[in-house]
Amino acid sequence: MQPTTLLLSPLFKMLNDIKPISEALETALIKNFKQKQIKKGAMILQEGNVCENLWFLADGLLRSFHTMGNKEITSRIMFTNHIVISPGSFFTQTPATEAIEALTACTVATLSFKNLQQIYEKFSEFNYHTRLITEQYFYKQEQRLYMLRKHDALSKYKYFLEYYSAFLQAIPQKQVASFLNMNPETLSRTRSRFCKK
Amino acid sequence: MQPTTLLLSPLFKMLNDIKPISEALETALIKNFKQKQIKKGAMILQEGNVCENLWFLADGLLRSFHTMGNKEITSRIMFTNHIVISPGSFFTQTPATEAIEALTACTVATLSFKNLQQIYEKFSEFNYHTRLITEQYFYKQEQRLYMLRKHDALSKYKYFLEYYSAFLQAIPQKQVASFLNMNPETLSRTRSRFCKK
DNA sequence: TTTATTTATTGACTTATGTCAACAGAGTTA
DNA sequence: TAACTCTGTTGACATAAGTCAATAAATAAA
Repeated sequence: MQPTTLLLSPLFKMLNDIKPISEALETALIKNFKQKQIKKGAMILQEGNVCENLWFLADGLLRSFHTMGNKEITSRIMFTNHIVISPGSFFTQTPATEAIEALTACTVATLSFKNLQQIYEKFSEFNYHTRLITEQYFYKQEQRLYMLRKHDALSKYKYFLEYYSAFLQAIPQKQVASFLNMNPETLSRTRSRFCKK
Repeated sequence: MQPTTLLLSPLFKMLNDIKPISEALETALIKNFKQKQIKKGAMILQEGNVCENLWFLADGLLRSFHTMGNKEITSRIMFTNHIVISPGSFFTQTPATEAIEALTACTVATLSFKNLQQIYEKFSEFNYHTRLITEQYFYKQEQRLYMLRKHDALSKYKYFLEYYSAFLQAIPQKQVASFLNMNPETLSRTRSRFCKK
């Protein structure tokens, strides 16, 4: 196996689990995905730029955020084996309202919007896979939306512990706080109260 | 034109705008969609039931909500010419964590999950259309998520006025309040403060 | 290593929103 | 019409979270 193939094998597993893909499609994907190393702290997408690439995150942690006044609000935290885009910007090829930053050093495979469209044209059956994947991301996001509703600081922190605890150390607390829609001070107090119990 | 055809014409316009659909597919859709009248206040989906249908809302207003303790939280408000499902439940055919209720009398065309799958099998090109539609709903939901973050009562109310003002009279304020993640009392006060300015 | 910056913790205080309760209108039913 | 129910408004008060500021701890830079 070539390096990129190895990198993409979890992606192919995901695709084949949906419905086995042809060798030709696999080859086309391998050919069009480009491997990249991202340094910790680097921005793979800037607010205002068009999200021209889709990233398959083979290893590492990313976060998306947007600025609100002078504060940064973390909107998503994305981890290994996830497909990463800025949805509004990628789908419509218009400027993004959010930025994407590497929380750790990352290994990614990128696929440009343009090349993806070419793959769709050649392999129309690929629409089936991506429809199902988009559906998945759609309803998972819906669940995350519930978390933000009507929960006090403690419940939100518990939610975070449940789903993101593995990454707790890699993510600065101020970013966790903005992800949970609270101030860093509030998160700090919530944590200390939580531990004393 | 038959009644159902007329009802579905905005849907066909949406589909044809994405990419013209074949007559055979159009016929299959017309055949499988069933027209229905929904009375105001009726529940088209109950919490705990599987969302077995997709609804094309030809006329009227729907809301989805889930119960939290003894309160109802409105999660979405859906209006004419929208495709309505409970995403997590419909896509995975598992019990819904939310209910869907008619805010006004509605005219809908329903398509069952089972029949939709048959259409996908016969017309694989339909995956292209629904992929794009799912993408659209995905990033629109993302935008709504921003609204819930870091906004005070007034900004949220202004957001509502901007996007939903046409339906303001049709939606009870207590449901607007829960949609904006605030108490009815807070919304009432916000409105009166807003008007005095 | 030392110095400088950023991040996290803790305290004192403010404020927006939630809670509880009383009342007023609108709509429904008898 | 009157009685009832539900929704919305307003007031008094409680409380969770935000704000500002002072340290402390952790990172990064020199």
